[in-house]
Amino acid sequence: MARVADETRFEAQRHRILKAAATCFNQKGFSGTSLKDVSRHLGLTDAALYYYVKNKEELVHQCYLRAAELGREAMDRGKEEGRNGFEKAYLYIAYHIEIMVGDRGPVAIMSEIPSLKRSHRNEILEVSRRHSLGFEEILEEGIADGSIAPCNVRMTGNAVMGSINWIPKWFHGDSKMGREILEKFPDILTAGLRPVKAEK
Amino acid sequence: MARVADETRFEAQRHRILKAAATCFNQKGFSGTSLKDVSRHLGLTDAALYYYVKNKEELVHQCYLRAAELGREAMDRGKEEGRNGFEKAYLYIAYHIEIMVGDRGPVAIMSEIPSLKRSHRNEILEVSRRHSLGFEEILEEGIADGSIAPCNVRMTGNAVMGSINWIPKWFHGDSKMGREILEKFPDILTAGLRPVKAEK
DNA sequence: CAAAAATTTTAATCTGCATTAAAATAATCG
DNA sequence: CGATTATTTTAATGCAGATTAAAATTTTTG
Repeated sequence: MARVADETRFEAQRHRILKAAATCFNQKGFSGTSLKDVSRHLGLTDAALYYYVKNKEELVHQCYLRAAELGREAMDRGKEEGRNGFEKAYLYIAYHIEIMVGDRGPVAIMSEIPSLKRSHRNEILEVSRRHSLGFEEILEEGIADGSIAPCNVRMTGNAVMGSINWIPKWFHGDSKMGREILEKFPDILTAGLRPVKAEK
Repeated sequence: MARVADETRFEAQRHRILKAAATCFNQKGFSGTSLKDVSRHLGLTDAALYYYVKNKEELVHQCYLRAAELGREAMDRGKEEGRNGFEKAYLYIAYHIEIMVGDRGPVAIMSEIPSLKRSHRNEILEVSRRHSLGFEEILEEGIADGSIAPCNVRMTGNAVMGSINWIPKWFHGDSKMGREILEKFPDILTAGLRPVKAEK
């Protein structure tokens, strides 16, 4: 019968599948990716995937859930470790990007949420919204504590998130480039947040 | 036979089709959108679209070409009117966003380039690359003339472009929101470019 | 090693959707 | 108005890809 060891094996394979799917989805889109595309990445047959997920829709749903989870993890760490709003924003961004360009990636871009069935769609929209609000809270905290210049937190959040979300569109696993992104992006994305120094 | 008036009518309808297609593609992706989805937006039948484009692939190709053209137009205007690197960057961003959220939108997100046939794909990749390079040139000019703080232009360009490219993912035509984006984004995206004022 | 469980494949089925040709309708022109 | 041209629809056709069931293979276990 299924033992812990087997569970691990099953879960490990399932995990590999999700990452392969994320790779394909990020490149050709959910609908543009066939299950054959995904399975080929793993040396499997398309039908084999059905041993791990109920159907293709569940595959995206799982990818999106994982993306949301990793984003939340990064934000939680940023909020814990940062000592003011600016630091929290900076650390969240750094952690999120570290995850995306590192061994835990690729992370799926949530670009086809409308293709999800209603219940899954609502779930993803909800976590997505929460994530955005979480970042806006960080910005507000920073504005309150003076570490961030007053700004429209909704729009600023959208701008920063857009940059981050778009990364998988042009980053395809080159580890050297990954290091460069991780090194530059946190500074670039937060440079505009700093309070303006006294004139002159 | 076809007269100027007819040409105009044909072109106008073709234009409407491209915009409807961009709307659908931005929402559900190229592959996730059926020609029925597009035609329904116009009160037409799917088959009618074939009077205007050869096939579905050409439809995306045209959408992407139009997106590239509008981006280039914005950049040209920014380069012409700006009096230094910073101003050129600012104006390009403002013009591009004005186009995207205004009456000339929606502009297609180029998120499924791999789905294009080889020749079209190469063409789009080429104009895309040129656009990125164009923005990097602006940044370099700004660094040289002192209006922009020294930075990694490649990464900074990717960051700014990502924000812009992502807009159609969350902006769906609400004109009030459109005005807000246009009002805030140029400042947000360029705030980090300004040279650091002298300390203290 | 043999049996049982887990994993993958083979081989069908089914469906949505792109595409096309021919027919129908609408617009324009003399 | 009648004829010509432009536009759209109706009605197939064909295929790619999702899904499934049964068979084959691999792995685990006692």
